[in-house]
Amino acid sequence: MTRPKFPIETIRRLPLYLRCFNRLIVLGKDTLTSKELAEFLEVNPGQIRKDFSYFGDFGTRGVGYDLRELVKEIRSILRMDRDWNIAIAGIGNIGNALLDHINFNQPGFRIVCAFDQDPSLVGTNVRGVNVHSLEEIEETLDGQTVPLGVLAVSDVDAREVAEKFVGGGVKGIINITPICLNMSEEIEIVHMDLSSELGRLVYQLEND
Amino acid sequence: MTRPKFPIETIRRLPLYLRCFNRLIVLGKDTLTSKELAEFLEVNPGQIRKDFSYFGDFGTRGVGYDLRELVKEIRSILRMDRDWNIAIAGIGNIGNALLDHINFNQPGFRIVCAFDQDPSLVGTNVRGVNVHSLEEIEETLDGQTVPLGVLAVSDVDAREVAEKFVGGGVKGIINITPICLNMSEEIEIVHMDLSSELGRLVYQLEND
DNA sequence: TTGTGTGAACTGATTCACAGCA
DNA sequence: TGCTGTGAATCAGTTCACACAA
Repeated sequence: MTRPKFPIETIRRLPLYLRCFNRLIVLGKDTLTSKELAEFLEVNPGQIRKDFSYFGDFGTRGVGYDLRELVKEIRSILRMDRDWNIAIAGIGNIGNALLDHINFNQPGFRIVCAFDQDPSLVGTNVRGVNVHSLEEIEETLDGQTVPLGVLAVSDVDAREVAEKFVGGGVKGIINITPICLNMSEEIEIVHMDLSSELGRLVYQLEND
Repeated sequence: MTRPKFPIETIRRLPLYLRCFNRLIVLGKDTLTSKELAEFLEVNPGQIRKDFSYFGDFGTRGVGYDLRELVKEIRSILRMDRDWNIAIAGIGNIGNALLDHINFNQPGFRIVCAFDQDPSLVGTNVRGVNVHSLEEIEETLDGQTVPLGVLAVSDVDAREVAEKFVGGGVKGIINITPICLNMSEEIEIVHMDLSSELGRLVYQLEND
């Protein structure tokens, strides 16, 4: 890796910036100042400049940033210059919603296979994606390159399915279950937990 | 507020702890050491002790923490000693999944009304919850106490619906759309954005 | 002993203020 | 003059190490 390390919080903001840029480009805008973007996103303009400064010198003093250059740079930092295959396990309510959302609203990411424990789903095709049984995870993933997995199975299956993902070559997991996975060091886990967020929201309401 | 302010990151961990405790209590466990919990959740035992120390003196040196006392305390900090009514807007794929998940797997939280723009859904009842049109948000919420809203509508409607939530008395919003809301100061927003998490995951994979 | 409770050191992120370039 | 780029100051969270209670 020749590129310098960015703060992880900066990385998490980049997709938000990107979406904003794309909308502005469509509207015919070419350049953008940190102040403008800060107003859109309700953040501190200094933070925006600091974030962009990690890229190198992209701005022009007195003018602002070139939108198209920013887009190009961010896409390259986020490795959106290639396609990312994703496996999903659990296509109940949430799994289905995510399958749909990722394949139709997340350019650069593509769910290529799905797994579920329900025998009536196995063998079917859900919006272009074949559904296999949970037992077939490793053999199905074995031939292809699928570095990402979305874990949306029931609580009891979570740990076992996560292990199978790893056995099939998955390196990073989006964990939608409420279970805390403890996997080996080299597997990256992102835990999206609604109860954490509800808890935080209520606490913030009650404590100004 | 007489209680001291807790770090927000501690608050976000409490629901995770709570779930762990409840499972252990069912298994017949009465006390727990910071080391044991740290192994379950793969975190630093010092962090657990620090988190618990904000509560006051709950542990017994040489023994550990009383599980039931911890549960009681955390439930009180998270204000789970009362019920939290929630409104949801947008009951497409994701909205439906969340409605289900909250009403059947999130004790203490209850979705009491739903809103959607699709006329064929308005007037129906989805798993016990009546669906109204987006225009009816304010009048529907007006009579009842609904401090929380889940925003799962399409991008174009996001801002307008958020404003209607606020008009109906909502104080905190879980924003599932990719749109950055900029609301007035006193409204709390939690933005759950899949693309941020996918971006972060990919970056972590590619940068060790 | 054992495991809590906590000040002190550290690490990371945000904010600020201003020098410097177009 | 306007807006970037950035060091310095601040703030928040985590880790460490150890005193001390059961």
